[in-house]
Amino acid sequence: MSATESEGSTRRLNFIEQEIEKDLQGRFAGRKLKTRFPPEPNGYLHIGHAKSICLNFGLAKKYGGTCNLRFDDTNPSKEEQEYVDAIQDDVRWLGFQWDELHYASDYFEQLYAWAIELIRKGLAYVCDLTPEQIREYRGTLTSPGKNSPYRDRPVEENLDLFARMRAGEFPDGSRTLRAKIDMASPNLNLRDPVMYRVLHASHHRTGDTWCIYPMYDWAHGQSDSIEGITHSICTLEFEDHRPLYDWFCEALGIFHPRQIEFARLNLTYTVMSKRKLLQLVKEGHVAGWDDPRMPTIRGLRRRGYTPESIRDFCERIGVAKFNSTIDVGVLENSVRDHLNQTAQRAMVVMNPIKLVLTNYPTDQVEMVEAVNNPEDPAAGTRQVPFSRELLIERDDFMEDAPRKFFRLKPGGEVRLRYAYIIRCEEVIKDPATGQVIELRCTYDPATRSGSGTAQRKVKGIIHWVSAAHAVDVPVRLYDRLFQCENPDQAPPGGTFLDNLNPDSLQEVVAKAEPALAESQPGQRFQFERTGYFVADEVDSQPGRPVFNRTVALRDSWAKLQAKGKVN
RNA sequence: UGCCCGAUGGUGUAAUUGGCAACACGACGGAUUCUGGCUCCGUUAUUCUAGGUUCAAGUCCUAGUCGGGCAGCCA
Repeated sequence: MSATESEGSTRRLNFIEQEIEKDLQGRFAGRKLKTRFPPEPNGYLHIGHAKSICLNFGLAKKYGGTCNLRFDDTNPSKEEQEYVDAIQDDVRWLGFQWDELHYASDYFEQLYAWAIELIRKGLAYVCDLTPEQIREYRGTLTSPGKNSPYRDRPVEENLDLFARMRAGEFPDGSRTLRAKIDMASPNLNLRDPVMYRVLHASHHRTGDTWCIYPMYDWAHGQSDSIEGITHSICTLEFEDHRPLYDWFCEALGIFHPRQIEFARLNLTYTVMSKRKLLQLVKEGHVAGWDDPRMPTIRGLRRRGYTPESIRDFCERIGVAKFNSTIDVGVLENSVRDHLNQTAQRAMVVMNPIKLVLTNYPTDQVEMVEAVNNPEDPAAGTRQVPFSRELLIERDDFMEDAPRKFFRLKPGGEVRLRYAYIIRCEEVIKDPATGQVIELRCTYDPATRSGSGTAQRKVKGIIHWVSAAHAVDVPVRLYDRLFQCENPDQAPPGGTFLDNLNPDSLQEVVAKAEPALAESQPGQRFQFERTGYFVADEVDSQPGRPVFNRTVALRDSWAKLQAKGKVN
């Protein structure tokens, strides 16, 4: 019985799952599936890594296997402990627990011993060519390379030289250990690839014990093998490396995991390369790696995304070998979906306009009952203060309203959510500017929500806060960081930075119902009719939360307006 | 003018491995609604091209077109 059947899942298998099911019957019969997530600790994880994480951990879970976390720390000049810590934190936050935690650097001694073995077998040699010469000897995409003059060094000489490389006798870049494969191979990776380079650099874990470091190709597959990884899942650009991956395992006669490649994630309105993300941070275009506009896990987290929504997103986009670009709207829909079910509702006015109920008793305050989450009855209700002077959204009033504008207009009626139906009687303007500064309305006492006499229907329902009771809350209205679908498509002579959206952050001080002052950092809300927000975990103070907009609600009115179909 | 990989509605992903091209999202239309949210119903639209094999081709073969990757002592 396959794992799919045992889960009772009817979902069809992606191409990796198909191969895994075959392998579990065939070349890996009797073994359990074992995968790994192998980040290089030289940057923060982003949504693209999340796809890989969900894939690797998800596969392990689905087939009753395990998944390791392994840091691919073979290049001490770029890697730091700070990233190691952050990566572990992000993987856990996403909701995954690795079986074993490893570092490629833990295998340096074993790798060294295996290198000697290959030298003894005549399959590796010490090369004295300079980096420039190696490039020349490698040939080009269309022409074969030529053998290094050091290729046929005697085994004993290689052994001696390699030992002295390790002993620190040679300067950086002066010598390499190379695999002896085929300088005429159409696959450049097989043209005697470098296995070790001399690098007198201090490593974040091994310190100064090594001055030679293994290259990716030499370290990765061997690490997989040591850990007994059955399926080494990586991105498409390593496809050309697979023959080398296989060659090393065969040459050594060690356990031979299977490498399978899939297409990395691309998102519209987003850049994903570590280099560009680093540039955004370093040049101050964003406030840091955890800026809510960044596609990093930390950024998304601070933006208010939930681990569930990110996992759901990764599930929805699927896995294939086709190089696709996912509409960022799919990601946004995933959070909306999850937050709709889980986020508590609140009424918050972003851009207030004063509204006075002329027939409401001057000093009266009454509490109205509001539903915390219509999708979740267990979330209960809360009391919200209502009084004569209110604040409503400026956008919810229009003096010359088109036919399909269901909100407040002169002489028109709307319901104040959870309260009364009101009628707009008078519009007060600033005589100097002509700007509307106050709306004078009357309310119908018979229409209180839940009163049983509240049956009268009006089309428009708007949110509000009581002016005297409202609390000020700073709100950051985030939008997409880039203003065009493909930020890498820069104008002539420009860079991706020219595509930055100047309005990706708008800060306002909103008026909120009083209970919101008590929200805890990290707590998520739906501000009714506006969007989903989270109390910022960094900048919120006790009693004074700061909110980040995760994503706006879908807005079919805005859509109508955009299409000019409002009349 | 090398090698490897890929191409299915607007966007993604499937297709019992040669047997009626489907699912999700979007878009559009409608219903419902004390959130112009959610939900529900409906509509739309797909196999890169040309040959070939076959009773039957998205799937196999041949040629082509287009796209991606590869010439770090990066991963």
